[in-house]
Amino acid sequence: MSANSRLTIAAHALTWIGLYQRRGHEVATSEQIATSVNTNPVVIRRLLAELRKAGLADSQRGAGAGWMLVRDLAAITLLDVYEAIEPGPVFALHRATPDPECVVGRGIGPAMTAVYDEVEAALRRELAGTTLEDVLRDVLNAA
Amino acid sequence: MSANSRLTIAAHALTWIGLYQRRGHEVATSEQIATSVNTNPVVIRRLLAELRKAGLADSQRGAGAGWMLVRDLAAITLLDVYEAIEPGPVFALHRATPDPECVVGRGIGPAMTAVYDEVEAALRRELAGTTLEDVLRDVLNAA
DNA sequence: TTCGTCGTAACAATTACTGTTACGACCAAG
DNA sequence: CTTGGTCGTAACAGTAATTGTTACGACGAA
Repeated sequence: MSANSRLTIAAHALTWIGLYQRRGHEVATSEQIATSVNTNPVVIRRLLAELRKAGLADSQRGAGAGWMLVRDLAAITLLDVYEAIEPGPVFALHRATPDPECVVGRGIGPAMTAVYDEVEAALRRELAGTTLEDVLRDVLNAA
Repeated sequence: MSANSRLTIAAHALTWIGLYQRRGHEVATSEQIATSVNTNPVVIRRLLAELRKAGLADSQRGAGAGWMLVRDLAAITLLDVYEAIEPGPVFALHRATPDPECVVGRGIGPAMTAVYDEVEAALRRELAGTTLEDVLRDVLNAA
């Protein structure tokens, strides 16, 4: 499975903005966030643009502009972030339709879908149990 | 996330072999399995080779050869299959090390790792709860 | 008007998976 | 011991997603 760091980067960026705002700043620039994440500012802007669509972040333009949180860190769960940036499910069915002449070919799709639905539900329950406030607390404790 | 059909194909192939063997055949060829899955036989051989390494399947060579199960379908869980074919975790940390000068950069890795470990554990619990016997039962009921 | 920042297009590089061809290795059958 | 069917595996192209990078227009506060 292609390991995906998008959720990590998104959580990192939002947590960084949240901490920065608590220290009295209005907005955080993609440049600042990119320095902490160690990547290119465009990567941050692209990711935050998806989070803005989901109502988790917002941006100002012009001089002295940047990014801010729409909700408090305590009101954002990792499931919110996951749903904002992850397009598809973890597991997929066949690319090409299996042989409809075959019993297994006909029945395997529904059978696996039932399992995958439960897996996704379990994954979502776990992500829903952690807020970015929890993440920030762990971050500050680790430092 | 890049949706992955490998688990689907592997479960399909093993279930097909199991059903074929219950109907009195010794071995199943990659050609037969590929027809049911609707793909190329080499794809099946590659995948079954990984399952053989994990002790789930075995092959014979020569004329009249093919693939067979090592254990009964009831003794193989989807977690066994998942572990045999999935190389890495669902979520990854940063590709490049975050800024060690930054509090968030230092602490975000351990914080997210803790969450991801729980997510993986939940995913594994779900997969462990379904055997290929369960899958075959669903397949036959759907038909 | 200027300058800093976002918005976004465009492109290359990387990685993983899939599909396909090809050919050698192996072994039962005759 | 030859034949033919099957696996084992290398090699390559195509597809797709992610990431990193450059570039430039849009915007707005000063």
